[in-house]
Amino acid sequence: MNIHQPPGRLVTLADVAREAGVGESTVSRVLRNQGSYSKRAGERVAEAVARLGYVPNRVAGSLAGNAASAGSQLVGIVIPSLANIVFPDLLSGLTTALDSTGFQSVIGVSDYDPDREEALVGALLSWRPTALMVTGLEHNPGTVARLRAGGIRIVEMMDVDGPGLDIVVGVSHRAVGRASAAHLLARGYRRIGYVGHDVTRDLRAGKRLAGFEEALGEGGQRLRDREIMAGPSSAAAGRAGLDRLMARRTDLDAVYFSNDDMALGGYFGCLANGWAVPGRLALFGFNGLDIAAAMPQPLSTIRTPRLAIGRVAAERLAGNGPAETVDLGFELIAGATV
Amino acid sequence: MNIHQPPGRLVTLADVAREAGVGESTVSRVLRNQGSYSKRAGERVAEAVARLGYVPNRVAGSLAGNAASAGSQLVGIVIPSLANIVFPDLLSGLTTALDSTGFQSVIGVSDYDPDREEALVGALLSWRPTALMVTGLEHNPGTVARLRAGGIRIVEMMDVDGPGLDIVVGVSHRAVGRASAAHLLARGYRRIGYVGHDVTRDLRAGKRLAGFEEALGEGGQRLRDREIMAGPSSAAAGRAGLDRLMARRTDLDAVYFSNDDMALGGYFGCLANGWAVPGRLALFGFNGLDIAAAMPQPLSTIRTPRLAIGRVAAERLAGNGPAETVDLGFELIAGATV
DNA sequence: GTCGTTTTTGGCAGCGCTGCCAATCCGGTT
DNA sequence: AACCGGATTGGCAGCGCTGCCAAAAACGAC
Repeated sequence: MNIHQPPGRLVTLADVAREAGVGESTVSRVLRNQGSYSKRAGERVAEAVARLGYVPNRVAGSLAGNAASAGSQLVGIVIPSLANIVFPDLLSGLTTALDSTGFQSVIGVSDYDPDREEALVGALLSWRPTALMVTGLEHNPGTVARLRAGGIRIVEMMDVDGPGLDIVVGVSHRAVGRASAAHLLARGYRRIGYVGHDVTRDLRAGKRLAGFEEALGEGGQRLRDREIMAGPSSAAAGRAGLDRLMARRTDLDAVYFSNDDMALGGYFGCLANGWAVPGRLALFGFNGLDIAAAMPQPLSTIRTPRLAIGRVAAERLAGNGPAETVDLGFELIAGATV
Repeated sequence: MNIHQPPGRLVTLADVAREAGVGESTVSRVLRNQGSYSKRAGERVAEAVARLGYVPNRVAGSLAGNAASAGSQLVGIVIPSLANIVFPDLLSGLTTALDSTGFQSVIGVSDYDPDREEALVGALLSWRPTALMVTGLEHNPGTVARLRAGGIRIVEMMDVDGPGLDIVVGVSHRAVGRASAAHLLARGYRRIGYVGHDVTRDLRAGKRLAGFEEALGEGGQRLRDREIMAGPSSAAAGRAGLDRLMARRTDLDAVYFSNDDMALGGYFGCLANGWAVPGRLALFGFNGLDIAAAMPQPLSTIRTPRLAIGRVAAERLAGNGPAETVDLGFELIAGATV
């Protein structure tokens, strides 16, 4: 059953006007509930719309509407990945807030590739969105140029460690790293290792590690060893990474992971190897995933306000305020693995 | 540093034509690499574009382009949630495949609410997308009416258990449920319980359960007890649900979970309670999440081809083929929890 | 150099809608 | 009955681009 009817011409606003016996402008006013029109006109238009099954064409609408005033009611969003749950969470916060303002999201996934990000920014810009939201503060020169040339609101999300282009909403990953180290040191751990994923792609993980080492240093300690896994973060990578690290250094008493996925894998590894947590080895993650809280021993980690970042970002782009950086902070979850 | 320059008029194709000293049509042909133009014209246009930083306006483009032929190069996607990793996975497959064909995705999240789905379909339709992709086969009458009236390709994803509107790509959840039950029965489990989440919203989970009970019945068995948790699936809900179930029925030897998230929570519960898996209790899930494979004992579950569903769906909508239902099948992962 | 092709090119009419403006209508006044 | 101010209305010019078409240029064979 192919529903492909000869596409024919879809119902247009002019059809509605004819059917309702009013002018096009009146239909337009009624539909957007803007300007003044009589009750009678409103009813006739409503009937005609229902009878004809009219669906407004927003493409035409946003082309006609004063580009400066109305905008296209589209918001472009570029995120690096969908595999890491933090980005769907972020998207969730964004779309929820955006929906209520009548915006639609056009989404691109850059796969952590700056060149793809640049291409996506270009593609999204061609839809003349009201605003463009990107992840992180580090971009290709070309990306920055395009972003600036677009003449629209720009929101950089997730990270506040550095200068932004317009609006920045996120948390300080450096501070996260520092807090993580401080927590481990305070609990008496001294022989600390790190298991992470590809830091050249996930720059924020790199910033956390930098902050972590910085705070270790200030505490008179240093990272004893590190294992960096190629590819994106995953429980499997975390488990494998911990295995490798422990094979080299049996004396570690705590391991900092690049995020909760990795840490979860590490925890599984400990279970499999019979290493008591945190007796033999303490584990610390990042993100505050729901699943990490359901573990027999809740994971010690840092929770980031991902939904809030999305919400705040969505609020800001509607407004007309000045450029601004919003640090939404984070929460250390003591958990039971440290 | 507010980058809001007086929006001014953005560079248009006419500006490029003037700058390059050629006609608008020529610029259009060069940019779309369509029709014939001289090498010289191509170069001059390219230079002008670079000099002016021109970004094509796709809104105007898709309004002008013969609606029937070109379409808007937008694809509307409605998914029920972003919290369950299967949908980001699906989106991943979709956007990857879509990107390579030059389509952009406009995404709406229905939150498992049929009325919201209907509203989103309307909103997305107003962008005159080339195709609309929705989740599942059950929709409001209004949603179906709008979908049909759109005169575009429709893809219903994830589920093939029932009649579709146009193109259907997914797996049979009934068959998944049956296979799960068959597996448990074959391994000798007889006292089987179920822990699930809200089935009135997640209809596919309901279909799996129906198939599961059906196959149990055919095997001369029946579900001994079930615990349905309100709200969406999560590890926490799975753990809590298992606790409640086991408090009522201490004699169960296996539990079927509505999905891997729930099962993972159940596994954590078993660890916490010291119940040997699968000695004391066997666990079976659904989805085949990566994380479930990294557990000390890999979870016994059924892996669905989520990326492939996205890919195949994206391929189909480009084509002009007849209505079609594609069952992508699934893979039973024996794992170590059964 | 001429003529028939083929390639390349520019002009211009829309696509469906909104913003602007002038025309019309309405109710109450004088 | 003529008049007035505000509410309501319709016409129409674009928004930036593409499709169509006819004109111009380039090419090739004679």
